[in-house]
Amino acid sequence: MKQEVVETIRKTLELLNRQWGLDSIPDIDIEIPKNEAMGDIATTVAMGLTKILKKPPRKIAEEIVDAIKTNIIPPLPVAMLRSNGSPAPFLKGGEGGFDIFESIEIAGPGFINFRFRKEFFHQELKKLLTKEHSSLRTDTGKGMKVQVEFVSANPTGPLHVGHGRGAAVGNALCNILKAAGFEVQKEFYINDAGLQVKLLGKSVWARYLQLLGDDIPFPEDGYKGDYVESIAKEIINKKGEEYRNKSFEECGGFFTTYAYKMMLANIAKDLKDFGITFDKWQSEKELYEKGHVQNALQNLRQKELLYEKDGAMWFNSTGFGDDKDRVVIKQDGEYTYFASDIAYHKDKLDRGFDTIIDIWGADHHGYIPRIRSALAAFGLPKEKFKVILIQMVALLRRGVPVQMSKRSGEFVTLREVVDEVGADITKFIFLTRRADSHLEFDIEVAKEQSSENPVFYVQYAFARISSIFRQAEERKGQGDDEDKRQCLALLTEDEELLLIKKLLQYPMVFEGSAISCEPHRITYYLQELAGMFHSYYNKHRVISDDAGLTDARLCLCKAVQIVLKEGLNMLGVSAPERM
RNA sequence: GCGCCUGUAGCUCAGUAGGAUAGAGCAACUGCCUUCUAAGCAGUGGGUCAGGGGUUCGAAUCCCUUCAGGCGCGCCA
Repeated sequence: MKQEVVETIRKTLELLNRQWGLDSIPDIDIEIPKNEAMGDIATTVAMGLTKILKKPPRKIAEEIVDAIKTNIIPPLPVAMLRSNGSPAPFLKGGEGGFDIFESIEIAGPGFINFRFRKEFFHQELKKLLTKEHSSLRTDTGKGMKVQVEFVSANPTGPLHVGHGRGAAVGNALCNILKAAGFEVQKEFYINDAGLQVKLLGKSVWARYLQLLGDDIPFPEDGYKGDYVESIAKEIINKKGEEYRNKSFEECGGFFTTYAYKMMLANIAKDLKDFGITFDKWQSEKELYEKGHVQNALQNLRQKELLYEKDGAMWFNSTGFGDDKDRVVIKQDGEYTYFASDIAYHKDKLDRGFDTIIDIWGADHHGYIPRIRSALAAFGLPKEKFKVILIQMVALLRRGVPVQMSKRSGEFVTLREVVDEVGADITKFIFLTRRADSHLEFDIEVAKEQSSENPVFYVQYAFARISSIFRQAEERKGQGDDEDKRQCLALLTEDEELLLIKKLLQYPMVFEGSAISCEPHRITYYLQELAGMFHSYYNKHRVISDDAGLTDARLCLCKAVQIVLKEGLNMLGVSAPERM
């Protein structure tokens, strides 16, 4: 739908440019008019040209529309036109050679509004039914390699709902990018080298001794969650009192490794049960072991971007837009967290990704400039690194905030929410907002199978259609799909054309969602589409005595189902046949 | 103090790379189930897009500023 208009405009502009003499033709912006009365699709290209051409926008729009119209008719044979030096007729987009536009009008300050003929909608609907998802996806990525790193929670405790939101967004984004022709790698970065995992190990060690009856103090700022005790108990079961009379220096390695691996396995399971898997789990520790951290710093040193000051090693990040330089090796000789992050992001580049997307909690936003400067130092253009910030989730229960405090160990885990509410609902709700927008998540409301719950609204539309098909089959054996599609011309009700139009808008929504890395656009679209279907369903009967019309309407239902399922798949949410 | 994000209907939020008369859901009110799933539909009301300047054919959107809220500003991770 978009393509036809863009092509028409582009060719027309090329033609007109013989008079205008511009160096290049501007980008052609296409939009769906807010108001149905304004047409099916519109372009603002005339307004955009006012500055360049120094003419009023409506005047330019007139020139464009005149040029389009004079080139529609007469439909001379292509060869004749070409020998004439004129462009081939470009509005015969219909497969039978019909004009695809019903009308082309100028409106407002200089919009050009296009209205398609019914035949065009029927033809496009048929394509959708035949090609299914290949007609819904755009090749935006063209095989570009993109890496998306998300969740990357410290393996020092269970995932909380905030991680869940990041997981849902990251997962959906990856689905979308893959469908949009990107080669995507989903990655989880494991902070298994720092002080935090060591502190976890120490916490488990202390609980272990306490459980065995030793009166030893719990580490300051240690992890106090119940899971720490569970791990300690498990160690007692497996190893008994083997480590009872040893200092943490002696057996800390065991406790630390055991504990974080345990937590990591938990995290992986939580994510799996949430319906999310990763292509790669990258260990920070491994970066050290393979010498990547040392190498990355060496690389910076060769570029003369490191310097020594106050007994520490600094990276000249201000040279790349950071507001202060950052320490990479501390006075005590230890690497900073930033050092391994530099190595990690360099490693991503070395692995050949064209674009790197990091999904972080919004509280890490201050970290962006330094990572950006590190990547810039290694030669990655600014626009190839993108950070998506995930805002906090405010968890509520019947409107009352549920407090989350990792310190006390009394925080609500992703698992608790998923177990109580369900994975589909949780994911969908996480995807109903822009990532960087605050999100209220009311557990009780989410659990209610009510109209307050948008996920049911969308799934219900899908299930309803499935039900219609079950009914249709019971009534009588229908012809095959190809036969039914012959009847599409019978779809002439306003609601039917609106629905088809909405279906044909999906690729634009999808493309926008991929380019902007905003999965929620699909969520909104699905709610709108489901709404239009419910409305149609209530006004018109699909199955009737009119066999042809029934077939046509079944086709329309099928198409709605295809798009609903495609969209839900992108979000990682299931499309149930029954509800 | 500096930086980033946010401020849109009573509530929760969209607003598609500056576009037309700013939208949806919820809440409130009124109707619709002996026919394909009422987890649904139809209808009604609801706005100083936080305030003020500016940029231009045109601003919720871009710039400046004020106010309010959130989050960052370690040789922590």
